[in-house]
Amino acid sequence: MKNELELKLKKLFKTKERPQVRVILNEYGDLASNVLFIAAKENKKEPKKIWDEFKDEVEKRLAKNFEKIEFVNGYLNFHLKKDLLFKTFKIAVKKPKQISLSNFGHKQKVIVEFLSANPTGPLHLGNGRNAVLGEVISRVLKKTGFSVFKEYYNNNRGRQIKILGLSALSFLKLPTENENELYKGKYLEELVNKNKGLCFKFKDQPEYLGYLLSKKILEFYIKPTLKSLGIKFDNFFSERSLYSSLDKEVLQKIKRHTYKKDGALWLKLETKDEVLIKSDGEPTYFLSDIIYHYHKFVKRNFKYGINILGADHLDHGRRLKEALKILGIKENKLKFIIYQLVYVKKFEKILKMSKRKGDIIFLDDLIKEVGPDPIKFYFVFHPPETHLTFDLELAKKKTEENLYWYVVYTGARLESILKKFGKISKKEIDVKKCWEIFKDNKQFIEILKRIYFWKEILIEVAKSLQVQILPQYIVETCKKINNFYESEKIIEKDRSKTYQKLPAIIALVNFLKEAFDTLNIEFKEKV
RNA sequence: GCCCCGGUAGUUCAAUUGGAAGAACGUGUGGCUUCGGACCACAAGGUUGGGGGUUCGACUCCCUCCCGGGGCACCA
Repeated sequence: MKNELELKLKKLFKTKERPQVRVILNEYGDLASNVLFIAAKENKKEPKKIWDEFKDEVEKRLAKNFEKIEFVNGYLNFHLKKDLLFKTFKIAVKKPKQISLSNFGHKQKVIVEFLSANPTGPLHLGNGRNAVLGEVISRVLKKTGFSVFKEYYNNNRGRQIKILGLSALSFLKLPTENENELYKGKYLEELVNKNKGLCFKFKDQPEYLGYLLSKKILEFYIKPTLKSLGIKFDNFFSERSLYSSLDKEVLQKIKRHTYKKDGALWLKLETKDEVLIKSDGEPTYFLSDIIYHYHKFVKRNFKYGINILGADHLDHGRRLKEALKILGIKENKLKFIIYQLVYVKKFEKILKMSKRKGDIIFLDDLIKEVGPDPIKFYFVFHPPETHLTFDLELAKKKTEENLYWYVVYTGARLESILKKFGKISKKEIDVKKCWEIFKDNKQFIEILKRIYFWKEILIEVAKSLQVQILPQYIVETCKKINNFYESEKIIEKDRSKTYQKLPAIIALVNFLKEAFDTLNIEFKEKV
């Protein structure tokens, strides 16, 4: 709707610049456009004059979808026709999945790479933000018509992996190196005790031992946590697998941009040169990442890639793009969502995650304490680029203050009406009758508009990758739903009258289920 | 020192990327013989960190300064 309207307005007003249409849903109207400002500028005329000239033509052309088009303060405000909302209502009752679906993505292949945590220990809080963002963005892209592939890049080689091996050996009191960099912690003790044989067998190959142990960590620590978050990857991509032949192919292609210095192979870049192969002959992570992305875009033909990265990887990401340019991979193929650090607030104390100090908060512990859903909700609620403070006590509260709870409660109380009524046979639902009852109910219409525009909101998120728009929109809609709930009594003494009103409740419940599904949180029938 | 992110109502944050400053919580007032009151309605609350610039229009872009956080490895 938005897209089409923008194009129609551009054509009607003959503007060079593409006008903008925004969903506003406020006292001004449902949609608003700046087309008159643009036309005014391009033709050096007052917006009002232009509107007077074009008014009749525009109204005629757009009469199908809008009952009113208004000129206010230079803006053009559009009011949706009610017929459209009746259609939305029917869909919400009968085919709720369609509330979200659109073909914005044209089935283009997108790879969303996220989490990609080093398999050297359990997931911590920061990883959680990454995982949640990646999952939600994937769901949005799927619903807006992209063909989405979710991938975890498994860094199963290199220095960290060697240190993992060495750390294991040190637990067994075997001679090691790099003493002060070794991993510690209960999980490691557990891991070593369970795999003693393995450790002794490969005590002379710490890197390989680390690799074997990293497999166990992925299997027995990381994957279970992902399962409890309801996140499933399509693939775990092994960094090791890049080094069979692809590495030579890529190195050959970028050869002209490399040079040798101090025994290492460097890649020349605009901002800062990077080492590809260390003087000890080992490839760096940077080289791996170049090969990996070459594989994504050239070998596997993904049209777009989205990577969810912690803020500390920002520079790395930028240089990766530079390197990919050398390989002929266009910059706009790869997008990053960069997120900032996560803090935890417990009562008045703010705990800062710091690996060095050892106050790591494991994701599992947090899930155990507050449950997976509040975490998922709050991690998408805040824009990625802000420092997020997760309020532990708030997430557990059962009051309005806790927006997660408020939203879930809204669904539960609607559901309770359906429960109270008992069995509902789908065939007998009369949407039309219900529409007649509520079509002049202001609150109900407002909610339907929000359901109508849900699709557009998803497209907006797919375009901008600003996931926080979703929970905000859901909270606002829940507010309206509760308002409606309070003002309309659904269950009446006369059962047949109640029956006529039920489709309205079914539509709202279905919408919430669809919205929650997008955020990967559960619709609860009881709180 | 260089680079990145943030600074908006008492608080936590939005503002669909240059378009009408908005939510939620908290506060104040009003509403319960309750389809779940664990709720709802209304109201007050703003010089968008400071200053300058570009623009019909700036929280948004440019310059500069201040405050908070993060990053600057032959680590990943």
